[in-house]
Amino acid sequence: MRIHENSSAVVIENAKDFDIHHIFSSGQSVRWKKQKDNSYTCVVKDKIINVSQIDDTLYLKNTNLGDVKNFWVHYFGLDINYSIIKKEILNISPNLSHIIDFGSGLRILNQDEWETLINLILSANNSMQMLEKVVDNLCSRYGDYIGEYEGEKYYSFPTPDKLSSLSLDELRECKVGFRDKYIKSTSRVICNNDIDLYNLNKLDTKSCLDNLRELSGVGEKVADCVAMLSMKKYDVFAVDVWIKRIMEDIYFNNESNSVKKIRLFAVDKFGDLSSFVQQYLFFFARQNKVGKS
DNA sequence: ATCCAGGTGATCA
DNA sequence: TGATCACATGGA
Repeated sequence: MRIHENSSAVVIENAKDFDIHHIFSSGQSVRWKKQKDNSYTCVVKDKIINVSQIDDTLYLKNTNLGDVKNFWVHYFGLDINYSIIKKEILNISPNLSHIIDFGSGLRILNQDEWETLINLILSANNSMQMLEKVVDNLCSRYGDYIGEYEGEKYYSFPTPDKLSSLSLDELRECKVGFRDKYIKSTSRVICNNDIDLYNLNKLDTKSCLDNLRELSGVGEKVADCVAMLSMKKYDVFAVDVWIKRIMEDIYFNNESNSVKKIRLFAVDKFGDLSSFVQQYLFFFARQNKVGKS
């Protein structure tokens, strides 16, 4: 992997096991917006960034060499060797080869804890397209205006302070639905620092998950996803409707099993690779509508 | 019209 | 512990 800068972009060459179309349609984030030219634009923290890809070469626009090396490489998970991860997964379960090939360019991003937490609370019993709209509503109404890029206005994700100051009605107007009270309660707790969200990554996985589950609107699945997507806890295996279906299909001869049992089975089987396996499975299951007619 | 969407919390046995 | 239900909202 080689990084350099030209007149219009920072260029990352030889980015293996990396496909922006896989990554940004994998449900990890609903904030990356696909552009007419097949690039993607997003606000991360308070920066607007645009990414495009040709073969193994990435082009990062509206940034600079220093930020790429200090931040974006890590954000995109480019500091992890996925060819080793894939190999180890296949050693454990060779029958996953077509699943891994299908989502071969997937990576787990390193996203902000707070934004990830609220996104996942909002995802409960919700559709991805609704989630995207709700998050857009929150950002454009209650985030900070960051600037304009290619004719679009971009906003940051609202702070804990901001969200906790909103009334339930104001939240409902953003179409959060019955999750209004979850958002209100959780943002209060984070504001008060009753749970030190930005230091949970320092705890072991179990304590980390236990802390997250204290929060309103955070159950087993949401806690797993937050830990995996923003705290580098990869020995967790989040089971949602898609994962349940495809796991039963692959490992349980299509017999119905409890979410708890599937989760334990996977973590026991895949250990520190659990979250990577989960990403490949989810991507495959959803793209191919596994278990649906 | 009815069901479902990257579930959670409350209630009851 | 384990099963059942309500919960906003909008698309299919």
